[in-house]
Amino acid sequence: MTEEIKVLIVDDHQLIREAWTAILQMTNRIKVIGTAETAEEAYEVCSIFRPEVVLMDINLKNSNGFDATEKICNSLPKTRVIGLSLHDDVALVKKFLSKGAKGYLSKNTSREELVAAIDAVMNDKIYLAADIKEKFINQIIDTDKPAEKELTNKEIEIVTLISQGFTSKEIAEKIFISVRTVETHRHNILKKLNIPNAALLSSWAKDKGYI
Amino acid sequence: MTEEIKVLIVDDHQLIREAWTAILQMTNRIKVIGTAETAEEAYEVCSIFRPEVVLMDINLKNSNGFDATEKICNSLPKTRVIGLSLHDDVALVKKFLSKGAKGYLSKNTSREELVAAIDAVMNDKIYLAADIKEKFINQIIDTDKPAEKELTNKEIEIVTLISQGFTSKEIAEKIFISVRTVETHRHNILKKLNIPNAALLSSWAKDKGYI
DNA sequence: AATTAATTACGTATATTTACTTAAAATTTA
DNA sequence: TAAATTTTAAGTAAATATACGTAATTAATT
Repeated sequence: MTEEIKVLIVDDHQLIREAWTAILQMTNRIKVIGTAETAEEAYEVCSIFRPEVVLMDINLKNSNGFDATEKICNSLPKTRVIGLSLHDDVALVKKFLSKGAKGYLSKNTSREELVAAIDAVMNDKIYLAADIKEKFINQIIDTDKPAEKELTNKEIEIVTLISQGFTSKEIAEKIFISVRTVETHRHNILKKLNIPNAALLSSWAKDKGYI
Repeated sequence: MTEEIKVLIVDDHQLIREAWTAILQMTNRIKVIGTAETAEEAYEVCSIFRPEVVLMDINLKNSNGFDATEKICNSLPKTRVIGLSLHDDVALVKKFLSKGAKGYLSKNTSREELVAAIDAVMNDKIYLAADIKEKFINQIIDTDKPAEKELTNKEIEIVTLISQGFTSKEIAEKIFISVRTVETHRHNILKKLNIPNAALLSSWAKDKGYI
């Protein structure tokens, strides 16, 4: 007889946590051992209860799913983390996987697929949602549009600040670099992302979970 | 014996629809008669199946929960619409209620509260989530910060375009008004919302469901 | 040790945004 | 119809952002 699969749910909205729990409990062999709101809480619950699978949302209070995923995967390599987000974006998925996640689902996936994903990672496979897989393939085929370049850490830091409404001058003062450096980053960011101005940048950052 | 309360769930994410359905079905006297992805679909299902309560998310594909709510409430006044969003924002709630909604819940609410809200609107009461109520009260008490002014329709139109990365010049050409007029609107918008620049504006617009 | 990538920074130029005022025309509301 | 609000638009200035090019310093990787 197979044992129950122990699952932890990480999301900062109570209703979402309860809802995920409800649909997972419909499958008998899956047992939701707990839920967590924050990255720290997620890590603590993991180290105590050792779930086999963690369902991790990208947007968390005071933190994000990336850092939480990294910490859990590094410290507890037996734990399989599955990313779960509203944003079905290739770059986002890559980042999640690079942090050690074993799967990624968009919120367009069905309950069946959620269970299938858990089963897959339990068998040490990587699971990507069907629509995500398709996007991956499209990006490879689509040689006209080059793959969206990854931002560096500094660039992400600056994107976050721009998106919060700070000017280059304010950012320069805040992180102790020259205004000209901030402007250079600004320019490189827009170029990399192929975005015309900071207005679009901010909603981009929101989509990616940076703010 | 009381009859089952017929509920329709409107959200553009399959997993969310299934999850809401799962937690509502846990209460026997509630019956989820269907789900809808878009505003049009929501209206159609309503006119055919006449649910007593509609749970309406704010972000819908190609549309938004406001328009759907307005249409349903005007055509089918017996239907009670409850708004449900990630964004627990006073202005947002007011707008929802002004469209005819009978309740509003943030995704921080619990399953119990969701059921309580449905019961309340069935008894022709207005139901607001506890945290939303508190924010309403705080806004009344807080005389230092004046209530966030409502944007006019034209202003919202322009906010949407700015947030999509269009410059004032491009917007002017697009909607056939002078660049100076766009600039005036731009200035008035930032002033009304007390926001320093367009970068922050765009994430504001995203929060409010305008883009 | 050598190469590559990231971070830093400046020059020059143009375009756009932001700030604030004033005000006429159009529309809505009382 | 009168009053209030919204939409329209211009003047004047200062501040910021965008577009490219160049390049030194530091950090990471092979």
